[in-house]
Amino acid sequence: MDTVEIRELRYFIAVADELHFGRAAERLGIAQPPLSRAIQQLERRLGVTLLERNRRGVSLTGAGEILLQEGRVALDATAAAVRRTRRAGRQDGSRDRLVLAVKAGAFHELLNKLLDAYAAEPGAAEIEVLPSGTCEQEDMLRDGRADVALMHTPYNSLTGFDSVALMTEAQVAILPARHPLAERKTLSLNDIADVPDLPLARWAGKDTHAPGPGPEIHDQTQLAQLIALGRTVAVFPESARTWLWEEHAAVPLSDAPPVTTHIVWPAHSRSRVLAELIRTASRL
Amino acid sequence: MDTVEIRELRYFIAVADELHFGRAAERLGIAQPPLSRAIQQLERRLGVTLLERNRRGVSLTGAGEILLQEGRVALDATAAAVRRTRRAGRQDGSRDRLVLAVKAGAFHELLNKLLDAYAAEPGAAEIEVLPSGTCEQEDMLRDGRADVALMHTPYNSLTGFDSVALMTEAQVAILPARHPLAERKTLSLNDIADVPDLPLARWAGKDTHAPGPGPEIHDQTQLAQLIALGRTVAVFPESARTWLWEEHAAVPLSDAPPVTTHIVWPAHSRSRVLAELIRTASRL
DNA sequence: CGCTGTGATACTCGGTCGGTATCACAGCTA
DNA sequence: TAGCTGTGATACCGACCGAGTATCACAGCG
Repeated sequence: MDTVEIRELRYFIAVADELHFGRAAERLGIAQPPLSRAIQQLERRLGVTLLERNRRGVSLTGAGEILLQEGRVALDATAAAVRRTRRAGRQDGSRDRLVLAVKAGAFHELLNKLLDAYAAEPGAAEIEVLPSGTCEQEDMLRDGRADVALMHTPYNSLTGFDSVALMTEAQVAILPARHPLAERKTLSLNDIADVPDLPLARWAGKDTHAPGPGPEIHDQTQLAQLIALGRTVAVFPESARTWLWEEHAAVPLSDAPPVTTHIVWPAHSRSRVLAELIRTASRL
Repeated sequence: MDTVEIRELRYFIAVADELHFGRAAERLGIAQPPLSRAIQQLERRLGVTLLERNRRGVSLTGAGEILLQEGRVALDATAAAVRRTRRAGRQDGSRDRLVLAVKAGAFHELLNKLLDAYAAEPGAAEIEVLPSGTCEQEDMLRDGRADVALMHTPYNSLTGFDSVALMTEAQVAILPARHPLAERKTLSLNDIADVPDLPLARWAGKDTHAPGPGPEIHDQTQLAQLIALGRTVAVFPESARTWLWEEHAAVPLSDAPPVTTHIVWPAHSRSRVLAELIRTASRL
């Protein structure tokens, strides 16, 4: 009577997302009436009205907002429990395995050093490197798809995780080698902000849906190509120089904030394997 | 098929705690057979063996250890979702309310300043101060009994939460005024560690079950009384001077680590009320 | 060799989940 | 204003699942 089942949270979150019972039911793969009843029962159980049913759609009450927020956390936590348990069970007996989430294409050098150094440790576990989309590492840690991640501040937020800073580097502008600005010794963010023929690329993703003029890109190779074609410019940490093409030029940015790379893990983790990886990383 | 219900996690955690189906069932208020079946079904669903049934009790497999750890997190998260939603629903319409967990008896001065300053803010919400046992604040934040807490490092661990440091202070030894050591201008931890007639008190709680010689205490008044009676000595932040009795003496400790007071909240919190309280606190 | 204590199994019953059909109601439109 | 449309709620039913009781299978022990 004083708890709630995951199924109910899943249902509520679907309705809260869609603000429409029919669509939510479809998304959940059930019919609409059972969904209506489940939400009613949830409200009865909590003793709280979660949704305002205005005869034209649905809206969240204050309590509903809270449950949406907190329920998401709970849902992620159970998904993580399931994933990590399955993973631990699969290779029971054999070596441990840790999933390391890394922004696809980034961290080349650091990652190589880290993996080499760790593999040299006695009793090292297997590290599975999982390339992730932009900013997706946070979700992956939260829902158990990954156990540990490499992240960049200030691009990623580290809230809710434990972390150790590994290195800090300045940022550079990466632009087409033939572009006039590529001749400059240094640039400022303003210099590259408003160049008409080089609109800043926008990462496709949930962060900013700001409809800027620049092309929408999904991964780094795509970006590299667009830069090489003289279509856009991008801001990256210095270590991005390792993957530059002939047609690229990197110019230091005088006023871009420095980027710090962190190794990040869920705060409640307690595994020996993870602890050793972190120790190795912080000694690099 | 790829998720798990809270009920199953509750059941598994009970068994993993007790390592005994009968006792676990009793604790859960159900009969033993349904519990056995529920665990079997959970194992089937996860495709993983969680428990090793040796005909004399039960032991956890590696995967079981993981599920115990991660499941606890998930359980806390759903309990928190339920508590916070109920709380938000109760006073719907009236003013918001925030529950602030505070170690019982501590933080007198700071707390007064904070509550006064916050109450003076326009549109201030109601702050319910919830006195908690030693080190219990962390659990309270995790399972939703509280929304925000005041904690002392290094006594409390801040892992998994966001926090802002508010003040740092040195520590003092609090001892009976009539005791010879009370005459000293300063003391070191060694000085008070092995005094035969003043065994260090041990806080009753989960942290250390180390069977020391000192009395086991549950709250601060109890401790104050024991010190006044000349039976024990304790180490406290300087601000503890506010509640000293006539019979107490406070002597600075030269080598005790300084204590920092933080305001701490769950990393995913996003409420306006909380943000304002934090802002007020960090400006004190 | 039986007793004790363990967890698993067999079987039954009741609640609940999910489905289909239908209702009640608001807003629109002809 | 009558009817259509789209919304969520209700009625009813079947199937499954969770919980209970009774019992089994087995190891350890006197």
